[in-house]
Amino acid sequence: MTASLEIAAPKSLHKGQQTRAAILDAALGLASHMGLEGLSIGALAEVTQMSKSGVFAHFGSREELQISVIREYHARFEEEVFFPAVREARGLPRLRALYERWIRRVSVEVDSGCIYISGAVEFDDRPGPVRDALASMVRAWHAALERAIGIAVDAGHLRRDTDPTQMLFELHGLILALHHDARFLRIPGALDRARAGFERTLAYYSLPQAEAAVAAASTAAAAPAPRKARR
Amino acid sequence: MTASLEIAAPKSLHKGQQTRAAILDAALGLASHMGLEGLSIGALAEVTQMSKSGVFAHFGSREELQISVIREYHARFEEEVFFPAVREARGLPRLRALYERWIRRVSVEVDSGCIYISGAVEFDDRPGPVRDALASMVRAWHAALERAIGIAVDAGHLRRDTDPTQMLFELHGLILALHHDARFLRIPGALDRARAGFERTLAYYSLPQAEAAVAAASTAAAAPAPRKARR
DNA sequence: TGCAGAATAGAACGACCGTTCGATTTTGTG
DNA sequence: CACAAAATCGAACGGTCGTTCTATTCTGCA
Repeated sequence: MTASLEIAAPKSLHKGQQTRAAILDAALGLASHMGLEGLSIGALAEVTQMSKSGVFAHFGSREELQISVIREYHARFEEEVFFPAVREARGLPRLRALYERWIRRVSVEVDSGCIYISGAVEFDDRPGPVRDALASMVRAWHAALERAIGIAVDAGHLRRDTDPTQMLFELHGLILALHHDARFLRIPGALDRARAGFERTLAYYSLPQAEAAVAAASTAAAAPAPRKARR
Repeated sequence: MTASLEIAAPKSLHKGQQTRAAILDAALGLASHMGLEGLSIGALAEVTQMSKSGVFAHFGSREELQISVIREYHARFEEEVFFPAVREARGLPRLRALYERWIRRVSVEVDSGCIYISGAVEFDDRPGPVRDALASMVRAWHAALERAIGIAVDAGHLRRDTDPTQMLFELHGLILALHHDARFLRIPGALDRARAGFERTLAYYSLPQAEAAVAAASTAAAAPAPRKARR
């Protein structure tokens, strides 16, 4: 009762900043379930045990609240996925760490449907500052990943002719498929499918170049060509 | 002015069914832009130049309207993607046709963000009949694709040890990445990326089994192993 | 042609939304 | 301790939503 065994909110934060952080935390949980569009100030007030106007005052508009949520999500994403992974050795180990942490974040974490993913769908057709904020952060994350792929190529861990943008496209697809199957269809094995897809993609992009070219040519012809041994 | 050069609505349909179809058509366009949750009866009334209650009477509830939209979307999807493609020769040609029509549907078609994709995100966390309808139709489509992959394996167009479910997972990922990059990020080359990803996936799954195993092993070890020529 | 029944309109409802504003409480500090 | 400033509340507003009900118009068939 006497000693300060509180949650230890930094002394330097004034009351306002503290509650703002608490609201934002609740907002993140709410938005990851209902989407950024489903996030309402009324519901947020109920969760935080405050009045609507009390909540509102911290952000000035719903739009600003949404953007704040996006920024907060981005910060946590960096903290959980990017920063730890980028400490791994350059090349394949780092790429592996990035991907593994990414899929864990998307699937395992209880609270969180990925706001990047749901936001992308919600703001498909809705220009404005919210969409801009979302897009810029998604782009930043993709750029970071693409850089990691490029480094792996330079390090000789992947085929020289690897197109990092293309490989990123494919890895991102695996993440999206994981999110879809695990969260919407509730398919249990989705996480392992995402891992297997990663390994398979990696296998291809580290194939000796000659063999890969042959393989590509064999399908590009679109011909059945059933059971001929090749080369 | 005299001759009946109308849009030629089938005579057998009573007036009610005709307007219902017109409403549904407008609803589909609206839902593909705003999402199933963004679909409002008021907006629909405005587009169709009817009263809210007039629109409402045709469906009885918003939920029923949403389900009707899903069913209509499913029917069109079958008509545009599935039925034409399934007439192609069994195996690889059919699989190619299915995939090509799928990506065209997702990206090129002006009106339509894919309701399967946006709906999956919107109803992640929202149990009920709408989600059930959506999920059952997505599952049906995926099952059809998986069947097509299985046939391609049996026909000897793909490696014998191909796991159709896994391959479907990966192809679906490419579609989702296409939707994301083209519709949200507005990246121009996304369609070609999806095609390239398809070819690359096909290339892998039609690789002679021995080489594929070697390639998989070479990455599974997670070792750098930079420039060794490999068997 | 007339008439039952279907189709549509119009107004009203309660609920929730984001937002505004003035009053009140709480906070940090001189 | 006092007092200015910051934080929070409570009530109200205009708006949109899905839905209901009653009245009116239209349609197709005897």
